[in-house]
Amino acid sequence: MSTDALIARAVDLQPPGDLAARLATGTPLRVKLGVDPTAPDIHLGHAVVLGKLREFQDAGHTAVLIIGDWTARVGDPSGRSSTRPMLSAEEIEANAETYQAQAFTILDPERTEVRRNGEWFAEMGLEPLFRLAASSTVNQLLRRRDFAERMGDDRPISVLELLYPLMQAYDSVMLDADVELGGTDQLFNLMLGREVQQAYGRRPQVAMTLPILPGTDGVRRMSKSSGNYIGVSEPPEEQFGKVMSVPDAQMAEFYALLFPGAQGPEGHPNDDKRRLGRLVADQFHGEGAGEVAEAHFDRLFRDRRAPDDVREVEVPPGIVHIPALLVDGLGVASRSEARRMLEQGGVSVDGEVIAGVDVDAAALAGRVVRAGKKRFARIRLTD
RNA sequence: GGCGGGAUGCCCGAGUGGUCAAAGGGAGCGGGCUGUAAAACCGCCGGCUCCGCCUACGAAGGUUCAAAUCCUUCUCCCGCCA
Repeated sequence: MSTDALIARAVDLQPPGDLAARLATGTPLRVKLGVDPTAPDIHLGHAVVLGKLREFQDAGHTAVLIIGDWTARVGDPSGRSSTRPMLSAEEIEANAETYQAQAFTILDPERTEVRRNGEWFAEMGLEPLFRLAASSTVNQLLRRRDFAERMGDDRPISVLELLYPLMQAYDSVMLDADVELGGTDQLFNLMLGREVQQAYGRRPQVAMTLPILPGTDGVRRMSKSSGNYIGVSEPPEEQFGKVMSVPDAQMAEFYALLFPGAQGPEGHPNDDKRRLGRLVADQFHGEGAGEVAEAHFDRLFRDRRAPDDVREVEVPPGIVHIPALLVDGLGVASRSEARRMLEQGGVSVDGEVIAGVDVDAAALAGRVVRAGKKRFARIRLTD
């Protein structure tokens, strides 16, 4: 793969030209990407940078995926306006397991070096910590925008948070990274890695940042906590549906960041979106998953019909209390919520809106009850 | 250690004795529209055996016919100073 291709989409590349020089030597580079297992899923936002790592991998370089099990305990303050809570070791461990598995939907497991920074942080004593702490200054750390803003507003910055960028930088020392990838919000951390590497007598890494993918709302960055993400391990139907809900204006961006090799938006936004939805489903669930997901989508939302794999709910003969049925059988949050749906015409039986609270079970037998847009259940009478 | 500020529904945030299940905004949900895009629209938005009842405004207790609002104690958070 050419140098040009490898630096495609990069927003920052520091120092300029350094990567090309290293590539020219023909020696495989150690390319580092760190992910903190702070949330239980990897989503398309991660996929952008994982995809870049895959490119390096395919070009014969060593992909080093570092699971930040210890940095996750601190919590990256990048872009944060307030201190985030520390996660427990158990939560982190559980997340780390799934992260690795999900990362391999993009990376080639055979050629990936997976490391955890607990390898060196778990046993780290004060002396090495002193050395690390001595490699930078508070003044420098506070120059970072989110810290600077908080200083200005008298909002708290914990000492622990201050430690985070240093820990990430130390990872680069331990891994002897030639290149570190990250989102544009990581520039400071990546650059600090260079300084710290230098303090340890290592050759400073190249810092490469990639654009941040917006979420399904098209506004905020994609993240689990914003609830605007598309997870790589979500069912294909879910992925397709979520892609369809992304604002038109973001299509070009999604194509460019997620499928740089594919044809970009070219026609009606609806068609472009469908194609993107298929690409996503195919990528994570195998060829053909996209078409199935699209058919499912059309059936449900375009044709407003029940999916063919509706689950069954058993109901004894007699009077059926609909709110109870919706809660127990269709997953509606509460009976009050169910009553509201009923009052507002959100409940139907075989497509016919019903409003009654109590209904004879015989009238429901074998039919499909629908609550809202996406909750269905076929009713079966028990004897 | 001293001084001060604050804890309200999923989130932000009004509310200083009754008309408060608690303004407003956001999120969310239902409907309509549609290309489940966006925007605008109508309705809902604590729970329940739902024209009524129950539980709620950090916790516990108290005053009162009546408290998110007053008093007491407690817990937690935050800022400034040391």
